[in-house]
Amino acid sequence: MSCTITLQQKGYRLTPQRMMVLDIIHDSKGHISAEEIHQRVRQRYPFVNISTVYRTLNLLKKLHLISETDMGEGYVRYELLERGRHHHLVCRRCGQSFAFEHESLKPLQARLLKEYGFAADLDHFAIFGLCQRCRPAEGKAGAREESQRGDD
Amino acid sequence: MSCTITLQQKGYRLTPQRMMVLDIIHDSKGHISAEEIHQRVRQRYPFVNISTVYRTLNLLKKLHLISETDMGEGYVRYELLERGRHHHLVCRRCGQSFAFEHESLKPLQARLLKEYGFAADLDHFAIFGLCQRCRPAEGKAGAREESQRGDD
DNA sequence: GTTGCAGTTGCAATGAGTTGCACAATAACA
DNA sequence: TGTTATTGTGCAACTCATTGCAACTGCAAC
Ligand SMILES: [Mn+2]
Ligand SMILES: [Mn+2]
Ligand SMILES: [Zn+2]
Ligand SMILES: [Zn+2]
Repeated sequence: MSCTITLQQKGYRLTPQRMMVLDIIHDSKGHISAEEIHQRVRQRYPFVNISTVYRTLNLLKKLHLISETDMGEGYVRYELLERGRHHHLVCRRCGQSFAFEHESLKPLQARLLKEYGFAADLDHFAIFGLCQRCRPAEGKAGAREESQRGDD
Repeated sequence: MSCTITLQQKGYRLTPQRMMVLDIIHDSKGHISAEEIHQRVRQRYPFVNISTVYRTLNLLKKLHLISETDMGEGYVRYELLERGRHHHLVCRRCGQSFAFEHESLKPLQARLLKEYGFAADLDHFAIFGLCQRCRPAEGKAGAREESQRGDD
């Protein structure tokens, strides 16, 4: 896989721990949490520490091989970037998540570059808001009554 | 101030703790951290707990009276929303932050609404990337050598 | 080979933020 | 006013993630 090559080319060691983390991210279909990665790594080799998993994830993130995204669950999720650029819309009411193409962010990216000379890292966004179904409901409700999830 | 009225109108109590937190956010000029708020609250009344500060901030956030933003410092910062909508570009290399007008995000907001029926909460974004000055530097460097901040 | 050294790991401690729970404060109602 | 229901707070325990440090690894120079 291309990640391992990139890692070595940049002068980082391809340790067993890093290989295991990479394998598991590759095998996982969608977004995966650090805890899930750690558990699967430990099935193969039980002595790998969670801090090593986090350090590996931070390294892969720095190299833009994976994305780190807060989907509003209280912990972050990771995903391979080589699997096509896309982003997500997360409904703050029902919690559902909808993917959308990177295409929709390209005009913004171009504008930030042109107006401010800023090259934005638009790897994998999670944009919060109200989905089509929840939008009418929220407008009506007096915000206090009938709150779906146990907030505040 | 309008925040206190909103709070009461929505049926929330205007407790001394909440008033102190609101006061401090109003008095602070830019973005402020929970820890800073807590310290200033304690100068007035030393028995307020940090969890009450966090709970108040989460409430104000839910009501869209303040924004909560990760500016890449390892903790989040809060800012009054009534002080004009804007966002920030944060350079991942030099750490500098540049404000930009909400105007630049409006086309995206419109597009998400039109294409996906999704009403995005674009309260106060921090978009990471490379600023004008750092952009040339990053392209050249082999990523490993001469890394400014003590990463990985 | 063995010495030197940068890179990496495990472990324990720490930091930021949240949560369960008992109690306090306030509102609602008689 | 007294009684009860609701909301909010303090505290301690907890979760997710990061960090300092000592020990270990792989590699190159001597
Ligand atoms: Mn995704
Ligand atoms: Mn701001
Ligand atoms: Zn929804
Ligand atoms: Zn910069």
